[in-house]
Amino acid sequence: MVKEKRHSLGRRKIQIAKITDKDRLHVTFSKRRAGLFNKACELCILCGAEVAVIVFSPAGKAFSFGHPFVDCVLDRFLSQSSAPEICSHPLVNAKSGAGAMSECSQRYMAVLSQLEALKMGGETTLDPLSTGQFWWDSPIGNLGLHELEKFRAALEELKKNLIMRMNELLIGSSSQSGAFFNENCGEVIDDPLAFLTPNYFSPIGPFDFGSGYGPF
Amino acid sequence: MVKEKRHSLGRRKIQIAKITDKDRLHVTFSKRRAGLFNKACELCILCGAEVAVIVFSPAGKAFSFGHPFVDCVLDRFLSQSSAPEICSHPLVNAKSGAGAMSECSQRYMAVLSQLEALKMGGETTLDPLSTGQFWWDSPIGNLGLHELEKFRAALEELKKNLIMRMNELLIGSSSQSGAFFNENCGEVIDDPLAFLTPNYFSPIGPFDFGSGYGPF
DNA sequence: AAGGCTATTATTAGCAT
DNA sequence: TATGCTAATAATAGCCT
Repeated sequence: MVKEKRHSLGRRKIQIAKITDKDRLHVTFSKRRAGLFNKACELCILCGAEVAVIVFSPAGKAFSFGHPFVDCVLDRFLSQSSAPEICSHPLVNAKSGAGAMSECSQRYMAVLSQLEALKMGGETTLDPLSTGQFWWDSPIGNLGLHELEKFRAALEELKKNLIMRMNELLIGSSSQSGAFFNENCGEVIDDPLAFLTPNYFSPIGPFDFGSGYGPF
Repeated sequence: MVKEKRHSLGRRKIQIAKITDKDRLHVTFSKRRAGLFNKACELCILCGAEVAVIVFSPAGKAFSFGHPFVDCVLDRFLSQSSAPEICSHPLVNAKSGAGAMSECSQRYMAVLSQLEALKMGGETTLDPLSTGQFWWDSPIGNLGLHELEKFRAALEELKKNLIMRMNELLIGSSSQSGAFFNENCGEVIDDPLAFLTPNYFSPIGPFDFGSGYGPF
């Protein structure tokens, strides 16, 4: 008895894994990207949130959605990361004052903590989302600190480079006015940028990276 | 004859308009934000896309999702939009901190892979949301240690590809900027500087932005 | 290759806890 | 306050045009 399904028509359940067929991949990408943007849009309207969504297709083509504008949201986000003293949101504190950069760190540590916990064999509930806790609240003390240190060093370096680069950009142009260039809906196919299929890739679940539900 | 329906239970149709009730707003924001991130995640996995999502709650709290990392995607995006002639290539751009970044990414992915493998292989009770309805549940089924190796191999492959790709780019790349497609919630930006204005959105009508699907 | 067309699956609104 | 529940709405996979 093979999985003989008679899904004559209509949607079929699929597994969330890399689509190999190129045609299906393209179709799915287009449809889901539209769906994603629509969701983002609804979130903006319903809750008055500011949202920016950037999507790079496997071929390296960029798509973006933003409200009020992509640049606005990005600017705001990046400002928080590079100029924490300006922000008065608890987020900054929670992020150790490194905003965007530490988000990476957060994820890494959150995942690492889960991994370590699993390795230690306990039925753990370190997941930030399920426990409502976050990595800094989790017992990360008992995980490979040496590994963490190494990673931390790498992060610091990257952060430096990032900030440097941002300053470079900000100075170069009075503002990161990407708007000057954002009008080429042409048929330009950028093959050179065709990124190798990111291939398998790692799982990034529906986690809540940003931070918790503080003052909302 | 009001359409008085007895939607006793279950989802009810709602209008996509600003929610006034604070409680409902909060709940909706949280749930939909999670849903949005999940969609973004699935898009990444299914299509191998790189995605960054930034959400500011009405209170100004930032949440973000990104694959491989928020910073990576933002950097790539900003490079393309603001200084295409300088850094058209995502990996070249990362050259300033290539070492750090790739290490970061690699480490992260490696750890993630282990985590996921353990999650799927072992019967450890670490379900992100307890109600196993997550993409890693069915996709690869109950992946065991056997598959773990496969996964690991895939990661190794990625690493190789990355390095190869970098060399490729550094050596002789046709310096061309990737097509940049910007969709702003259906809003057409006539004035390049428009995004500089505080212009908070208000009306937001039809919202049809998914119309232009470039050459993928 | 971008859009319809369903049958299904996935998401989620309002409540309950 | 955040999560569980349940049914109804929304999204969409595979096809077909």
